[in-house]
Amino acid sequence: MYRELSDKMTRHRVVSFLSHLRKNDLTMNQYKILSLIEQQGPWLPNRLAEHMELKAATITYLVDALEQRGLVARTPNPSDGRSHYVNFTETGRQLVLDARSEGDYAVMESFRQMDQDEADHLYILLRLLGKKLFP
Amino acid sequence: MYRELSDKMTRHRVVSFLSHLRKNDLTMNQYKILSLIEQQGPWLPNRLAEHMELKAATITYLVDALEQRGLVARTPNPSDGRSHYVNFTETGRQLVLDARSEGDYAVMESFRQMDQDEADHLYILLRLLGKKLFP
DNA sequence: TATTGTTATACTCTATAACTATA
DNA sequence: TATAGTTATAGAGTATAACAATA
Repeated sequence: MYRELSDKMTRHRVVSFLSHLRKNDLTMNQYKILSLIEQQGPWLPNRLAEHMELKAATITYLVDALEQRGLVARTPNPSDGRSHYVNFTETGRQLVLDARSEGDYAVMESFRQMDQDEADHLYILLRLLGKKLFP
Repeated sequence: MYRELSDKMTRHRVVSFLSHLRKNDLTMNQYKILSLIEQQGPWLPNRLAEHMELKAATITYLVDALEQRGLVARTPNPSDGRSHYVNFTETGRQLVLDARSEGDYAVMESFRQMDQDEADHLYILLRLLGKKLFP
């Protein structure tokens, strides 16, 4: 049943996801903002900063970049005039859905930079995890 | 037998490895150079650039930083006067061995930035991997 | 003439500090 | 007075291009 999950398939998903990001000129954190909106709706910049462990000024920088390209929009926060919600546009929504369908960036991040030594350590860890998950 | 591998233990290794890097003021790629030397002996800058997928100028920058702190040294390449080998000093060797004993940076890289959605994807992937590794 | 590595320079992403507007 | 977000500025890490030395 799970035979089809070959290394080749995994690699293909990773590569096509990366090329999708590159093609659309999105950085990891830009993609992450779109992805968080897709998961949980509009976000306040401060919540994004907290969740992504970045400073508010950095969120401004990232949202500015996304906004200039028409991928997100800022809309007023009715209950606090100092802040605003960050939501994606239809274009932004389509882009993140396309990217997600092409791969998974957690997997990519995990495997992208592995060398042999790291892979060995991960293999050991997977064996240990496997024993826990499938005793 | 594997009961001891609790989340707590894993987290402890990761945290202590990170604080080791911070304490010694080493970036990931500086550590990686030391680690590669520990695995395979002295390296030529061009081979490092290839292997780490960085440009030669960036390797110069990284090696300069390590050299100024006495963690690596450049020694002539007898068979090509244009290049040199990058090897660690005894201090550098001790540092990478200490770091390795405190954690594993592949594991750290994999888990450090995960949010819930990413964790879900990884869980699914681990289930699939588990079926392959422990059928 | 081609290649290795360095230097000079610029760009991206992040942070800190000072500021504006609102609470 | 405190908080949310922006602006200005700086620093770390990367890349590109021009260069020197050697092959």
